[in-house]
Amino acid sequence: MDHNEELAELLFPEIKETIADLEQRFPLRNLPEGAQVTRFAPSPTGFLHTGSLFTAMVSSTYAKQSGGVYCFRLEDTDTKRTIEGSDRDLIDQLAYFGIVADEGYFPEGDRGAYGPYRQSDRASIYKTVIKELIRQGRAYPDFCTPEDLDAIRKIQEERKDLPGYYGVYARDRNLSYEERVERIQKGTPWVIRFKSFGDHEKKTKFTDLIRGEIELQENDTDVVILKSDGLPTYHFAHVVDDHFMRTTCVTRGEEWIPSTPIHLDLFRALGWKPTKYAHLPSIMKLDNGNKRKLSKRKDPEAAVSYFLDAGYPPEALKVYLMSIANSSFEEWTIANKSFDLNAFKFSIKKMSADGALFDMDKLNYFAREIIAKMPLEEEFALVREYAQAHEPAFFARIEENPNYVKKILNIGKQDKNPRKDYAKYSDIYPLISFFYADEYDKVAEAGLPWNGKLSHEEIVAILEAFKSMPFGTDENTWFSFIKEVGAAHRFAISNKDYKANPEAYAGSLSDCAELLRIAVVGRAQSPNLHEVLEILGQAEVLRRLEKAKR
RNA sequence: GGUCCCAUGGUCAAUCGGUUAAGACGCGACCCUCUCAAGGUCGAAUGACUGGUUCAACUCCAGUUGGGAUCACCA
Repeated sequence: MDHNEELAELLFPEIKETIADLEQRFPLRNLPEGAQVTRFAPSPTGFLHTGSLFTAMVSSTYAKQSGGVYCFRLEDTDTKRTIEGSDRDLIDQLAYFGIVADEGYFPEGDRGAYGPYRQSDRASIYKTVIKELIRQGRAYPDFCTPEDLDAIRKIQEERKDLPGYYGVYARDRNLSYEERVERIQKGTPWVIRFKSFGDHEKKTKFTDLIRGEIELQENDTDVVILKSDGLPTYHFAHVVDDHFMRTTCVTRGEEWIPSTPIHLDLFRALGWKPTKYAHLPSIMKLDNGNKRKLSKRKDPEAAVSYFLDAGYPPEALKVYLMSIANSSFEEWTIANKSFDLNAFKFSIKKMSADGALFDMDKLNYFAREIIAKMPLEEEFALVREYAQAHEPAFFARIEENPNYVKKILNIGKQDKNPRKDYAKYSDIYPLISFFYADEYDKVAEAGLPWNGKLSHEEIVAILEAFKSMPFGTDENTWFSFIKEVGAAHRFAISNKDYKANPEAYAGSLSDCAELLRIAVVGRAQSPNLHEVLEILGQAEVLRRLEKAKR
């Protein structure tokens, strides 16, 4: 046994498996030509980030449309930042957006043959690989304390050298076998570092699916691959996991580009073929004239829950994100009159390389279109579900009289160009509250918003006349009546007449209709008045007309 | 600071050397209309800068500028 062999055995006596065993345990996947294996690999450190949803959507779409496999892996190696229960939240929220992994970690148990899919359950796999690296002299124990590392960094700063644990600064890289054994046996804490043979004077390149060829300095840092808690760092876990999970393409945020040389260095040392990479742009936000990444701390819209709490249909956010991912999607939706994300052919190569500013207006536009196009029953069910979770007062009214709410939601819905009033479910109740007598009464008692063009007596007389309006008739019959009332009170029934000679009239027909609208609705805007009146019913309308006279 | 990524209207962006430089959101005007939400028509608004290659550059190259990312026992 040579020294490396002995060192490996001293450090990891419990590891009996070899890399060859792992290769057998996780055989190459038998997939059709071109099928991609992708993965979404979040840390369970909080709720789903809008940018993560974007990444997850791209990963899963890319895999599914290529006939491949989309995997979910939980990267929980940072035990200090792990938040209890956030694994479930992440998975639930993704599922709410229809993003469900073909295989991977699920709180109720793994699915798939390439697990475990939770990194904290894979410690022995990482150690198996590390043990072999030590045997080959490509990894070694490092005994530096945080203070030692600080000291090294200070010297580097003074000398204006590149920071990092490399070359002459890699203090424990060339420790003798005896020194290592002595420290280990003394119980000195250690981490395992990768022994890089790279040279930062040299370049390394790789092809990014979105950006094309990227050339970077070679890695020459002896990065930590196994932390003192026995868990791997991201760099090492990525290489090992994506190798043995047989990932074909790693989709991750562009912030990973600078550390890709480390990953390439590791792949090379292990003699493995690197995965393909697609580095996705970040979603940005304008802050004091500067673009910056959406920040969970500063921007409520950085958390997917923000959109859910506001009552955006999940479909709307996905459609918006897809329009960022592939701008041709938007034209496709118009040409195909469809928002079906599965029917659209997504292309990872056509993704834009720069980060888009999050555009709330555009999201609202898509959301309005999507809600307007939903069949009534579907919309009602979703509104009800939303109200149940977020608006108890509205929910109580829905439960009390569901059909009444359906009638309200149905206003203008069956037209060729359906009404587009709502971008999110929280928009609804404020816009329709006047349909409820007590809400109307509050407004009426506070004072109806008359426009001041007519005297109180005139208004009273006109409202009195409206009381004999027909109910249960078609709109034309009803509207003829409105015109009669208007004419009788000196309103111009034709807009042309009014414009030609405004002084001759009390106002246009709009002004006349506005009196009725304000009296019954309590505000100057509403959907089609005839439909509103029919839904309210004669008794309530008469009651309101009477009340409005005060 | 080193390294890398990015650069077409306010926003998302098409163009794979030759176009009157698409389209969408937003914005404005007009039309329709009982108001509003829509819908229709029209409109304003874009190649950061400087060189080079080429018959021809938004497109290729270099530099400048600007923005972003990254330099941990965090991912």
